[in-house]
Order: sequence, then structure tokens, then C-alpha cells
Amino acid sequence: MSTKEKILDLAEHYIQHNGYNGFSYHDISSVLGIKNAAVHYHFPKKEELANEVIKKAQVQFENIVEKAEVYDVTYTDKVRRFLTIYDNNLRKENRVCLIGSFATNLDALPPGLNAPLAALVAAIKSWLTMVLAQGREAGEFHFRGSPGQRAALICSGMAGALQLAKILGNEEYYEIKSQLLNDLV
Amino acid sequence: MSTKEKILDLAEHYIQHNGYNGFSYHDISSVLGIKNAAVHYHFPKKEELANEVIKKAQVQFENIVEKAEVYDVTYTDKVRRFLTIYDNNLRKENRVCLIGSFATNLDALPPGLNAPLAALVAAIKSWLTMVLAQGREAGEFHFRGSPGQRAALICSGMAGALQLAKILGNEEYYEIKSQLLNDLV
DNA sequence: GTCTATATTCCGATAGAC
DNA sequence: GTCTATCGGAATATAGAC
Repeated sequence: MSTKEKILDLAEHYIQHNGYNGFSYHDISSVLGIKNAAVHYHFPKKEELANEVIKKAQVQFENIVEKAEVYDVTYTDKVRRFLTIYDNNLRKENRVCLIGSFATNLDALPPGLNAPLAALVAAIKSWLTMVLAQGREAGEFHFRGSPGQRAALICSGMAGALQLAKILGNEEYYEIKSQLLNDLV
Repeated sequence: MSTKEKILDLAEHYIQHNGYNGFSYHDISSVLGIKNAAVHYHFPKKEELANEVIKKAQVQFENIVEKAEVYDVTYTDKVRRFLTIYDNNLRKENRVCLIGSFATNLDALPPGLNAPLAALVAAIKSWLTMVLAQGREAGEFHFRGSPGQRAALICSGMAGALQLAKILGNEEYYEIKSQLLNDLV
């Protein structure tokens, strides 16, 4: 893995553990055994670094969608596959979700991050809404409210679950996740 | 309102808009037209300031509980009253909830904030669990899963709703809230 | 691609005058 | 209770050597 990729991974780590304003270039460089200036070579400004982290999440989400289309037969499986994104965050030493982290510190963020962030959230909500709508039409899901409302509930519930897990423990996460799934069928 | 109270309110404002690491004593003092040193007089360390904000939230929650006991007849009303805490955050220029803000930046927080934060979350979950259990026993609520699970879902769903609202708009918040309530009855 | 060195700004915090 | 003044440190960022 290249230094650039390692930096990107560490930035992602810190954003999801400390928030955008809770880490510095030095935090990253010291872990890699390099100097803070070397990080600036790869990502001149912190805003660009964060922007790349968002882009990476966008690609990751698109990969999930692609895999779901290819491999998953049922709509339940598609939703479950999507939720593995959150599972992975929990496993990675209790990370909160990327969107929740940015949203929470939004007013102290470089304004340039706003648009890519909104695009990512919109893409996720749009896809999940579609899956829920199709799953309901296929008779697989039976839930109250519109698919869009349900998609919003699932996203916010899972984001909150990761945050609650940081304080009360991981059992909370699994309980919330199972309820969100149970309320679908 | 005393300067000390004004500082506390501003700290609360910044924590819920910028996160703990997204504001400085100077940010607070400049709004009040005083100097950063004057803020240090009232709250010598930033950790203490944040601690007082948490304490204030604890008191606010206890007031809600007390009012619910006195005024609310139905369990639905008690839950609704509790959720006005989140409504107020939405109205205050889209604040995220205090717990969500701290949880998101937890690894970049002074360790001393951990215990009071956990106590606040535990108190909220405990009370909400009780209300849900009693409401179900009274035949007012009909939900899947245990009251404790449902309480965790409501808290995390509402926290996430405030965050999603910051990115996609306030309609998201109301849709999520109404779904959480509808899924109770 | 990583380094040293440095500029600049900001932050948390303290001492002591008023 | 608020001020001026200041300290030590850390953060973002850049210039230029290797």
C-alpha cells in the first residue's frame, strides 16, 4: 500500500474516531513515521484530504450497490449487505459512520465539503429508497410509511446506533439493527 | 442573564453546531464582547465548561421527566414530551443532539467527560425504557422487541434524524420522528 | 517522496493590573 | 468581573534541500 493510501486510511480513521477537527497532519505523519510536511505533499490542504475520504466512501458505496445487484436475490439480502457498511465501522474499534461525523461538526467544516457530502447522502438514500420500494412491491417488505421515509429512518437509526454503541456498548448497536430489520418485514 | 450563563449557552451552541473541537474560548468571548481571559475566569478549563453543559442537559432532562409525571396522562404524551427536546434542537438552527455530538468526537475528548456523558445517556435510556414498558402493559403501545431495544432505537433514530436534517433538510427529521412514533402504536 | 526549516496563526491557559 | 499581556504549544501551510 502506497504512502498516499495509508494517509487516506488514517484520515478516515481519525475522522470517524475524533471528528474532522480532532486530529492533525502530525497525528497522521507520526503513525507512519514520516514528517507532517510529507503529508502535505500528498494532500496540500486538509480540506482536500477530507474530500478524498468522502470520495472513497462514495466508491465503497457504489461497490456495495454493484455487488448487491449481482449477487443478492432477495431485497432483504440487499439491505443486509448495505448494513455491513455499518457493521464494519463497529468492528473497526467503534467508528461512527462517516456521514454522522461530518454532519455533527458541519458548522466547523470547510464549506467545500458540503456538496460532496450531500451528494453521497443523496445517493445512499435514493438507492435504499428504491430497494425498499421494490421489496415492498414484491411482497417481501411490509412497513408503515413511504419507502423514502423508511430509508431515512434506517440511515439515521444506524448512524445513531454506532454513536450510542460508543457510550453504552456494542449490544445497543445489534439491538437497534435487528429492530430496524424486523420492522421491515 | 449573567455572563456565566451566557457563556454556558454559547458553549452549548458551539458543541451542538461545531463539536467540542470546533470552537475556542475566543469564539465565545467575541460574541459577548469580552476577552478570552474573561471566559477562563468563569470556566478555567474547557473540559469544565463542557462538563457544565452536560450537567445542564441532565437537569433539563430531569425537568422533562418531572413534567411528564405531573401533566401527561397517556404514555404517548410522555414520549412526545421527551421528543420535544429534539424538536427544540432542530428549531435552534439545526443543532444536533448533545449526546450525538460528544459521541462522534469521543476519542478526541478529555477523558473526564466520559463518565457524566455515560450517566446522562443511561438515565435517558432507563426512563424511556420504563415509559415504553408501562405503555405496552397498559395496552397503549404495540411494538416488536423489548422496551429497552425500542428505547435505544428511538434515541439513536432521533439523534441521526437531526444529523440527516443538517444535510438533506428538515423534512427528513419530521418523517423519521413520525415513523418512530407510528411504529410504537 | 521525504526531509529540514520556518512562517503564521490560533489555541488553551496563567499572571497580575484595574 | 473584566482587562492587558504573555507564555508555551500546536496547527496549517510553504519553501527549498536532498
